[in-house]
Amino acid sequence: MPELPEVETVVQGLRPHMVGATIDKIIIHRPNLRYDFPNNLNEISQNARVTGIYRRSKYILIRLSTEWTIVSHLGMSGTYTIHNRGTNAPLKKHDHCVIYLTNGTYIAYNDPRRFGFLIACKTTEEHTQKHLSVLGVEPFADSLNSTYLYKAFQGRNTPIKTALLNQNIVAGLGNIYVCEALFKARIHPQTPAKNITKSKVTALTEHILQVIQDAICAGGSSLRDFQNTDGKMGYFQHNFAVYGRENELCNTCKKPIVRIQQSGRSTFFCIKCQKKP
DNA sequence: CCGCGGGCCTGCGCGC
DNA sequence: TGCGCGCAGGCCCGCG
Repeated sequence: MPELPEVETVVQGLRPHMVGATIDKIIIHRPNLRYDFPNNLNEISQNARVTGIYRRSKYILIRLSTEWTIVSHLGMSGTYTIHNRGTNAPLKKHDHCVIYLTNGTYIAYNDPRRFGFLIACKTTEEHTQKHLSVLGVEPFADSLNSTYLYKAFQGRNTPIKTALLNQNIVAGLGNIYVCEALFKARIHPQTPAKNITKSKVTALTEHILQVIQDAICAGGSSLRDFQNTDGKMGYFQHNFAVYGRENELCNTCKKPIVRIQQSGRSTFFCIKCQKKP
């Protein structure tokens, strides 16, 4: 699933079903995903009330009345789906973990590739938690501004595409929205980060926010179907400007979109609209 | 500290 | 129809 907009959509879908509810039990169907499930998972969650569900970058934080937080990541293929006991089909292949609420609702975590995970930490220790402590600024935070980004790029020789995928700089961007934001800001993805001009950084800052906001709106529009979705929701219904459009024509200049590899990942861009500086 | 490449997994779509 | 290949939205780790 997961870049920030999709995780945000999942969080918004889980909230009305889970916040305020009490967990009956959590059943796991294998010892681990990317990491082992916590040993104390049931100890911290049994009869616990869900006090809130939050997103930080691409992580889902489920806070419990026991002062523990479940930290979950969807990896590449993780999905949460909501069901009602008795009315829904039995578990599906790759439903590795199921959260049963006392009100009869249960939430299944499904993840074919198992790059996702579900771990736990004390709520007071969220900001020292290994994954969360190193994250950069959220795209929605005031602190993501051109001054911050420009400074972060200084001294970095790495291509701007790679820098934007670095979660320690901006948290939550993934391959799709990085490609899209670079296109909108008309920046060549191979440009060394330190060479991006201040005015380009300003444009990039705006387009990052816009691309993320648009995607959340699109995801939100399919929220009403959340209970019945396979978790993919409207993800592939987005009309991307460049992502996944190799050899198709750029909407702006009608040149074919190009695909290259950067750090082992595909980058899509328009050689005419995104010129090297 | 920085930057790269490999590894973790399954499933899908494509060409032969 | 079946098979092998390349590809997929992420992240961690180890190396130079």
